[in-house]
Amino acid sequence: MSIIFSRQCEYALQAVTYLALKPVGEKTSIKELTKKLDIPYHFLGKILQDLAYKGLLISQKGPTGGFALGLPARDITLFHIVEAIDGSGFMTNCVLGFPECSSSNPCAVHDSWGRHREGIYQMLVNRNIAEMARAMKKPEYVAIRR
Amino acid sequence: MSIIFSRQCEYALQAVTYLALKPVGEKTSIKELTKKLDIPYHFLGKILQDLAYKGLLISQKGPTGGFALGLPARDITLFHIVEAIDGSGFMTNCVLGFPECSSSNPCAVHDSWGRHREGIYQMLVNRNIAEMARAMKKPEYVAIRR
DNA sequence: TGAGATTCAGATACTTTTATCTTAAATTAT
DNA sequence: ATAATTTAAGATAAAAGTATCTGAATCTCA
Repeated sequence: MSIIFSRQCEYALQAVTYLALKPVGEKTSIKELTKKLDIPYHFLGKILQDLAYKGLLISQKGPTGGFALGLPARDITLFHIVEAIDGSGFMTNCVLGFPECSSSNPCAVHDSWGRHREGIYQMLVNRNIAEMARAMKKPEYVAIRR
Repeated sequence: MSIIFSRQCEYALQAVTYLALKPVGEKTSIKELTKKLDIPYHFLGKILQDLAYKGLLISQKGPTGGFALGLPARDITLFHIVEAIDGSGFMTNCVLGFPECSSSNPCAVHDSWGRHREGIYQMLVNRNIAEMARAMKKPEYVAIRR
């Protein structure tokens, strides 16, 4: 199975986007997130914990506690999330896994992939969570989950 | 960790490229491949078996046996290998994993990713194993392994 | 025909990722 | 204070991916 980002990373992106739909500063519990987004409770807990540790979210315990964005939604890019969870290894390794592939000894798709990779990088850097949330703020978004 | 293709797929691409460096029809044993490419013996065996079953390679048992390309090198594209091992799910799923993302209800990077994905697809379809082999046929290629 | 070399196939083990369980710590409200 | 609710943290389990082991089947060549 080809994938780009880990499942953890996908969950993180979904959760952070959901938080961006909420009024600024409002806390959202794991329970609500896990229910609306259909993500395993404790697994999501660990992911959010991680993002909170890295400053992308803030957390609070107790009743009325939960998670909220640690920065304005428009200051959190997709790349921030991806880098926090998956790292940025996809920016450096040969996409086909050839160990000897490098700019001085390139495989046949080295340059081509370099351009695509850069484009994907720009896509991640130039899109923020506010935009993600806006795109998702549709009837279908809420309707699909239950 | 972000990845594009599975390790199996990377091994497959490397092995098939190596076979393309050989004279047409010459069989190469797993032993040689595993030694030159530093890929686990039995793991590679299963992968090649799989590719042979799917017609991309031919195999022969016994002394002087081994594996060879099942088609002319220039008729085997990267996509043939990727599709055989990893499938083509990356062509259809939302790159960020949003379950409700579709062309009628796109996430904020849906169209952007669509263009990148198409570019990557073209890269895989337009490059064949002969080209891969040519790019790798350099002193460094042999020197790095042992 | 028999020995050796090789792929084939199934079982097993290891590793990483994903998911769950349990208890502790913190916070809120009664 | 106490109870209830929530995150924090560590241990454990399940699943998927990667790797190894063993024996069978097949082929070549002496």
